[in-house]
Amino acid sequence: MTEMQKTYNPKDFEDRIYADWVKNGYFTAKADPEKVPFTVMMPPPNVTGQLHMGHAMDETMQDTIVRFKRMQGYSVLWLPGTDHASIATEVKVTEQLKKEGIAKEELGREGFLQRAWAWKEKYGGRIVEQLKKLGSSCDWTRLAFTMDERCSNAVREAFFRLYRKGLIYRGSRIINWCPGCKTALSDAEVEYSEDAGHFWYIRYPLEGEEGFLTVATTRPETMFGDTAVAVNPKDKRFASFVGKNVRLPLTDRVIPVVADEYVDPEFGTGAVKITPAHDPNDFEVGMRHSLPVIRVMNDDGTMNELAGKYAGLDRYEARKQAVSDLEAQGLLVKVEAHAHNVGHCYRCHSTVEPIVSKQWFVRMAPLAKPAIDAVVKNKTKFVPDRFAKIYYNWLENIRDWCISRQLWWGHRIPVWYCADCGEEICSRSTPAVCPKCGGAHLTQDEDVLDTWFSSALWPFSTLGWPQETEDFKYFYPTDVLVTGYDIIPFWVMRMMFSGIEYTGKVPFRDVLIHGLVRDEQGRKMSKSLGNGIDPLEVIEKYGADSLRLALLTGVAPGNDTRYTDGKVEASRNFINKVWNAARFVVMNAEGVDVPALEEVKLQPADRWIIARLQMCIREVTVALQKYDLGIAADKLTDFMWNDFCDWYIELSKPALYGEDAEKKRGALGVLLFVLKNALKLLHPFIPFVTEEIYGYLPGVSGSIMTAEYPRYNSRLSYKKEAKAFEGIIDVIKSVRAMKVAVNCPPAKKVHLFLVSEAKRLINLNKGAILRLAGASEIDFVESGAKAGEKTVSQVCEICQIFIPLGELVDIEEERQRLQKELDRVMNEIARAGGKLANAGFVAKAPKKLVDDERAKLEKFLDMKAKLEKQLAEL
RNA sequence: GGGGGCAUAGCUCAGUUGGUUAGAGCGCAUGCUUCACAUGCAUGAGGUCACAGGUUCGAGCCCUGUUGUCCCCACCA
Repeated sequence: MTEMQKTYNPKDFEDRIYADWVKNGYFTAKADPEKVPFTVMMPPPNVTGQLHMGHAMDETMQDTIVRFKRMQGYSVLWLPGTDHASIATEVKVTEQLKKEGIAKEELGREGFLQRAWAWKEKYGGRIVEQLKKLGSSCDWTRLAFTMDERCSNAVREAFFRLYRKGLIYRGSRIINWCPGCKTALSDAEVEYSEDAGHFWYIRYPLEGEEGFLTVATTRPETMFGDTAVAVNPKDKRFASFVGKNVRLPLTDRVIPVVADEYVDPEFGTGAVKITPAHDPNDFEVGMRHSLPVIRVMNDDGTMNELAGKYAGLDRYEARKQAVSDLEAQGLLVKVEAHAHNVGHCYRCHSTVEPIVSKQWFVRMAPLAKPAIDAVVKNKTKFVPDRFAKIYYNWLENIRDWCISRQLWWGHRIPVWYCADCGEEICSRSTPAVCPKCGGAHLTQDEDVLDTWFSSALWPFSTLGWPQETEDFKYFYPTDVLVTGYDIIPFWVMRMMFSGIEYTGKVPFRDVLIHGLVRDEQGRKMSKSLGNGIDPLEVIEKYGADSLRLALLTGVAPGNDTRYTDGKVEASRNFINKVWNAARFVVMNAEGVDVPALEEVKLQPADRWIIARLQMCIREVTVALQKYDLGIAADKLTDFMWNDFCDWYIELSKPALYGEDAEKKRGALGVLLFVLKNALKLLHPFIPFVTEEIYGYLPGVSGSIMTAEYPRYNSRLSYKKEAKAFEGIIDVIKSVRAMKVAVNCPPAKKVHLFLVSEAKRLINLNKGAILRLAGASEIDFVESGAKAGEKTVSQVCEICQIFIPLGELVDIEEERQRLQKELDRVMNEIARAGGKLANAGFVAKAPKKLVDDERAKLEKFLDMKAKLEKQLAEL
């Protein structure tokens, strides 16, 4: 065994340790009937994506939970995978082709798919490798991909079932159309942002008589699709127009004036052009009034032949020309600047056009209801639960889900059309002939499915559903889903209704929601801002453990967090502390036969640290069970740094450096026991360094990953003794503070005179007090007067301390110091006294609280008396 | 228009079902090259818990309102 380096250096071991874990199969899940399963499905990153801070936090949270559960003895499956990300990947591949001067249409579907698969092969491994750098303990033998055979089967099965139930239908409806990607988008895939636009006021002349109606529009180019002008039925200004016709400018068409509640008389001119093919509201109005639907735009955003002479022009060019023509004809009344929200494609950011189009839809109402109920009935719990509200809000207002995409990369819709009889055939496998007419001329629907259709099946498609595989039976439903709140409407919700619909069970018991990782200034990390920080660079510089811990400390579930280098540095410093504490133990244990804890004759300080450890075990376990990772990390660092390093290691030194071999062995026994347990508690958070240190510990074999998680042991909680020892700590701290107060050099050993009822306790811990407080000797006296004239004094819980410090002591300053302390005590007496004087408190508060308050009051009264005496003696 | 978050120390944030003297990290001040660690040790300063009411024996926490701020959804053509 090599010696531990003076400084923690993660590069020496992180990669090596990860390789060992994989080699030993520690991540591989087994359907072990002796154990309880614990399943987590990794939210699959885009196959061509790169690891960013959001992933890093998401993965760290999952890994921490999963390692905790594995050590607790669960049969853990953390299933990793990637998402084909239909539209995102297709956009990237198309861009790449463009750079090569190739249009995707030239390649054709098959050629394009070949390129896309090649792309996937090239970049699909990248994110997987990056996940490994973080220490993710997921089961790589079960690595899934949304377009692999398993998941694809599940997709066809799911589609088939919904189709047969009539929950999938094809129809012409207004959808969001991206002219850039030339595909339909779901509502969730459209991002709105406020754009500076204009309001054009256009005059529509009455047919066959004088007069006109002025309409206002932000998209004049859609006017070629107008099939009516609408006014509010209660609007007296326009009552006489209803039922008449107007002439549609720039065309030879005549359209009716209709009355509809939808129109807001206060807004614009109070008269609205109705374009059912290009506006969702207009579509509804059109339905109510049986208006024709005239689509005037092509898929690429150019105008079609129904736009007359504007045909072939891009939508914005057509707008420009139409406006100028209207102006020439004197029909343009005015133009106003108008800021309004415009939808953009979430992938290519083109302005989305609402367009009427024939698409496939999932009927949502029947699916949403059970998904809502499941959360209402607590079958699935959101953590924190406020996110349930967001979930409800979405599902209660949901519209049918447009699932067809005019793309090539994705799951092709399993529907065929018979050229002979026109039959529409939905099938799990490619049909050879038409089941209706027997014709062999079948063509498959050209469209692919929304990428979220397959991710919605992730919790069970990855386990082999619809087959009743061993994995599916054992590991489904999953236990917890860990994901960001931004993905609830896209994914969480869809997994919920899908799981319930297809498997009859909720896909996960808990949904742990986390926030976004923001930059130092609180801005969202984004590509366009260029403020993203690459986790891999951070790992390169500080190690994965430091990054992991930094991402979890001070984070509350559901809240956004900021990434700062400072946090990572703080984590690195802590880990270095752990490293050195271990190094201290290991070095001192060299050549020593370290006893097991049971064989050690425990000293008070030993009992104290063991008790603290028990407390820590309990708190950390409880916090982790509630997914309070930030609290757990906080409790742990506090225990490790303050209790173990700053106090116990120092307390152990007299024994370690003393002559008594038995005492030395005993101290080492306790040091090793506590360290070992602390490392186990720390392991889920900082897996690499704890594994590395574990290997250095004497008498330890195997991986810490497979060690049993520490359990709270009430026999080792030593409540009374630990409490008593706190008194010793109080004495040490007081002496230190007293020395500082009079500028006594820390190295100067002082003579302590103590007035105390707890002589036995103090004598037992004399060595500790002398060393840690920097004292030369302790004398018990009846009163402070015995210590001499020039003394500093202090009242502690277990004693009064007097230190003769001669010339260092300024009597007046000392008086002020004691007076300040007395004031503080008086305040406490007033507070506690006031509480106890309150009849309501004494009558209604829990007895323990009242008793505690009485004890406190007594304590402070005692301190008061002592302080007053000391002041008088000065 | 609908929904939600946040407001606690100079900064970044924790604060469990309401119950010790409201905490941490960073920063700041002072002093320490003590043989695990200066990526460290010791000591300390720093808070009317946004504001106004209310419930309660008791409120940072629960309720109502106000202000400020951020986000999501819908969206007036």
